[in-house]
Amino acid sequence: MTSVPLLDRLRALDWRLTPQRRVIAEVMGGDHVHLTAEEVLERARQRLPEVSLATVYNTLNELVSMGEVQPVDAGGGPTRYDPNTKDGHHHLVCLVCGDLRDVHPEGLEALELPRSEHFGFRVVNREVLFQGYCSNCGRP
Amino acid sequence: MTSVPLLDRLRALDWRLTPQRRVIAEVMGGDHVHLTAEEVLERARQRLPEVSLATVYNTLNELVSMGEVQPVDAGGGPTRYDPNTKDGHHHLVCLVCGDLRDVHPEGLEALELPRSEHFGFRVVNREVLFQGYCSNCGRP
DNA sequence: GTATATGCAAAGCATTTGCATTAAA
DNA sequence: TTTAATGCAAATGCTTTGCATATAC
Repeated sequence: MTSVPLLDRLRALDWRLTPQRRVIAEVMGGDHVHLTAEEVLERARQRLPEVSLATVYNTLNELVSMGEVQPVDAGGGPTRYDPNTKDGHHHLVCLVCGDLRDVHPEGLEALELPRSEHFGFRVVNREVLFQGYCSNCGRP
Repeated sequence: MTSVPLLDRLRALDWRLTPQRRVIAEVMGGDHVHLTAEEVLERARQRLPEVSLATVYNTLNELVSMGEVQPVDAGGGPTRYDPNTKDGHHHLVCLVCGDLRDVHPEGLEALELPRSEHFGFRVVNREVLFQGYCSNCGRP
């Protein structure tokens, strides 16, 4: 899926590559990653202790602007950041603990917004959010 | 769609009916309402000046717990509250100004999560979010 | 050398909470 | 009379910002 690694794509965008940015990008590499800013900080600091939360937010926001990372707000908690922007990726979230998974629902092609409901919008994206209870959080 | 008005349903739930709660419920009545807590406060105060923001939040949270109102977090801004929980209602949001519309997409029946992607979750809901640019916000 | 990223600490919002007061039932 | 809702103000959690310093290019 991810043909060119994130770091290589960033290098190609003549993006000033600092140690902090490198470790943040490394942490954000890979699939099925849905970290919060705090979690990114924690993991980045394991590799490079001198990283600040402000830099994590700055960097994540830039990656979002570049289209390399997608922010996912699913019910209340802090924003999670998803580096998997290439495939049509949707999400399954636990209503209790916020656990988040990438899913690839079937039948998306058939999902259309009737023209009468465009309200003059230019529609550019569809996101499907499945909600439920994960195996830890049981069945309230 | 809304066969029994919100206020009548609340009365039936032996919910202590204060003037504040009444005006908040009145403000939340009707379709295609997607107000933020601040907007609810503003409108409620037009009818009853002695309403506080804390009470608006308390009351909205209760309405959410009762299943009478649904919170909608669509990209960044403050939570919007949608009293239209009965029909399968989905949303179209403007990526720039946050303008939010109720929509009723076609082909939802065909939208399924493959069993291999349930991850042990009990899936209870699907929400579809269409994103785009409204006629005011043009085409960046 | 110059432009830009960093870290810190402070500020900004949205939301929740503790607690004394008030009011619904 | 009892139990619960209100309002205020302070606290919280997440995120952004201003500014002096450090550093990639």
